[in-house]
Order: sequence, then C-alpha cells, then structure tokens
Amino acid sequence: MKGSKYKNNAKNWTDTETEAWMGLVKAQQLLYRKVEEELKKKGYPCLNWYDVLWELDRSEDGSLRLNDLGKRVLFDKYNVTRLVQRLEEEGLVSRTQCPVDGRGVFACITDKGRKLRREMWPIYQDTVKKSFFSKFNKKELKELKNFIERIQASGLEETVQ
Amino acid sequence: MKGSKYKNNAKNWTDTETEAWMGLVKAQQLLYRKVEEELKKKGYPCLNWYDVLWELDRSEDGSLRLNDLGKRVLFDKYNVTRLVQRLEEEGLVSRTQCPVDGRGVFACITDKGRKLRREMWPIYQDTVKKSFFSKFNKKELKELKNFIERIQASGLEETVQ
DNA sequence: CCATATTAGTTGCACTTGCAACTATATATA
DNA sequence: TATATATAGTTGCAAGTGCAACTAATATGG
Repeated sequence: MKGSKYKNNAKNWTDTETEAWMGLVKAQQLLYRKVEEELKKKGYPCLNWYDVLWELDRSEDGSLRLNDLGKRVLFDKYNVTRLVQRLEEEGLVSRTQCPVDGRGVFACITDKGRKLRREMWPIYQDTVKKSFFSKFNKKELKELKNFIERIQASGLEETVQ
Repeated sequence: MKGSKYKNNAKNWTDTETEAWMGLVKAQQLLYRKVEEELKKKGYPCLNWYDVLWELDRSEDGSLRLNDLGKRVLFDKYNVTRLVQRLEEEGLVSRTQCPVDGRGVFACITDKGRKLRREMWPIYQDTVKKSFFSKFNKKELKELKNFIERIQASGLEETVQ
C-alpha cells in the first residue's frame, strides 16, 4: 500500500488540484450553456424546467411534494413555489393539496408536461453526448462514474435550505 | 471481450452515461452552493465576484478588457458590464478606457480587490478540498485532470455571445 | 391538552439576469 | 474615401432569484 502519502488535508492544495477544479467547473458551465443554447434555438424552455419535469416524470405517480422536488433539483423552496407556478400556467404541471399533511402541496406532471420532456430529451442528450461523452472511451466512462459515485456517497448531499 | 456493444454514437446513450452526467452536474451544483454558503456565512461576496477578481489578479498587470474577462468567467457581455460596475462601486476594481481601441474598456483590480480575493481563497479552497478532493487519491486526481484536459482541448470553448 | 418549536409553503421587495435594441468605434469592401 | 459590416460595450424592460418576514399546519414536551 502506498499508504500515507495519499493524504489530503486542506493545507496543501496542489496546482493539479486547483486546475482540476477550475477546469471541471468551467467545462461544466460551458456544457450547461451549450445545452441551454440548443434548447432555446429550437424553442424549448431551459434546463431548470427540464429538470423539474424529469424528476416528476420519473417519480412514482408523476407527482412529488414541492419540498422533495426542491431537494432533487437543488432549488430553494421559494424558487420551487414560483417555478411550479410558472409550469402550471403553461399546463405542464398541476398542483394539489396533500390529503394527509395540510401544509403539503403536490406538483403533478401532466401529459403535456411529459410530452414536452420527451421532446427536449434528445436535444439535451445529443449535446452532452457530442460535447462530452464522445471524448471518453468505455473504460474512462466507468472511471468517471466511479468518481461521481464517490462524491455522491460522501454526504455532499445535505445542504439546501 | 463483450465487444461491439461498447459503442458511443449519439443514438445509444446508456444509463451509465446518463447517470454519470446527471451525477456530475448535481455533485458540482451542490459543491458550488456549499462554497457560496460558506462565503456568505463569513460575510464575503459570492463566487461570481471571486472569479472576476481571480481572473484579474492572475492576469498580466491586473487588468483585462471586459470582453476578455467575460470570456474567461463565462459571462455574457451585458453581465460583465454590470458586474464590473458593481465591483467598481465597492472599490474592488477600476475602469479605464483602452488607449488603442476607442470601444475598449479595461477593468483593473485594486489593492482592495486583491486583498479581498486573498481572504476569500482559503474559504473556497477548504470547502472544495473537504467536500471534493479529499475523496480522491493522487492517481485519481491525475485521471480527473486528464479528463478535464480532454474536454477542454476539444473545442467546447467557443460559445459565449 | 396547551404552549412552543418545527416544517411546508408563500409573498414583498430588492437585486440580478436575459433579451433586444442601441451607440460608438473599428474593420472590410468597393 | 465612402459604405457596409462587425465588434465592444451599454441600457431599458421584463423575468428570475435571494432574503427575510409571513401564514398555516404539524410535531414535541410539559
């Protein structure tokens, strides 16, 4: 075991690490922009909307409490309220009271919402694929996925108001 | 070898890839939030400001044309105008006309600006370090950096209005 | 069962961002 | 050199976001 040299306390952040971080942030911001650009170009709404629709679409019965939804898409609660409101105005989502918790509100995706998400997906997908995944081979993709799982597994997830 | 199923054209995006992407986005958003939270908690401005100060601080003589600056921090030009304006109001940056190009404007970091950036850095660093880099060993970090270089090298960089 | 604390969600206000139109300078073309 | 085109930066307006204060309902602890 190469053991103790694999330490990483906050005091010595190497150039490699700094660059890795900066690079990662920038790369992702670029890609995010690119996806949004493509969506907009074709007259579709932005990724926020997509994410919400996606979380609802994949959920048990197409609905989630605003609270849960917010945690999944990493939105603050007041923004969830407002985003869901906008989605409702477009008929992509409907809102209902929670029967067991008087405070609760469900957002439920409509057929129109599901349809829109389905249409947006290939644009999203192709862009990410072309600009990102096509750079990696299978082995690297697996490595990448490992990274990600490690990050996720390590309790970065609390946060959110 | 499981062979030919390991293809990567835009038509078949595997679950692995999808999850990798989603995971990466979320992980980074979480981390980004966390850094902002820490900064705010200690009374510092948000990462946008940091990024601008950082780009100026590291640049030749502490100044950049708004245009260049915008490209580096991935801000649209109208947002650069306004962000620099706010920074100027706080005395963190000064603006000067470009002598050779009548359209051009330089943003130049002040001592106060440099000082602020220096103070913000350890907070930023510690947070990323704790939540992110501590999950990887040296070898993985190098791999990660390779990924990033590949992405960057591959022309994701145009974009920006 | 009452008082208190917590949680879900909403809202007003100030600030930030996106879009499109605009000014002014620089570059290219004829 | 006159004309068209492109580039740098700014600005008005509409929309989105952050913060703090708020309402209403639930959970907790005596």
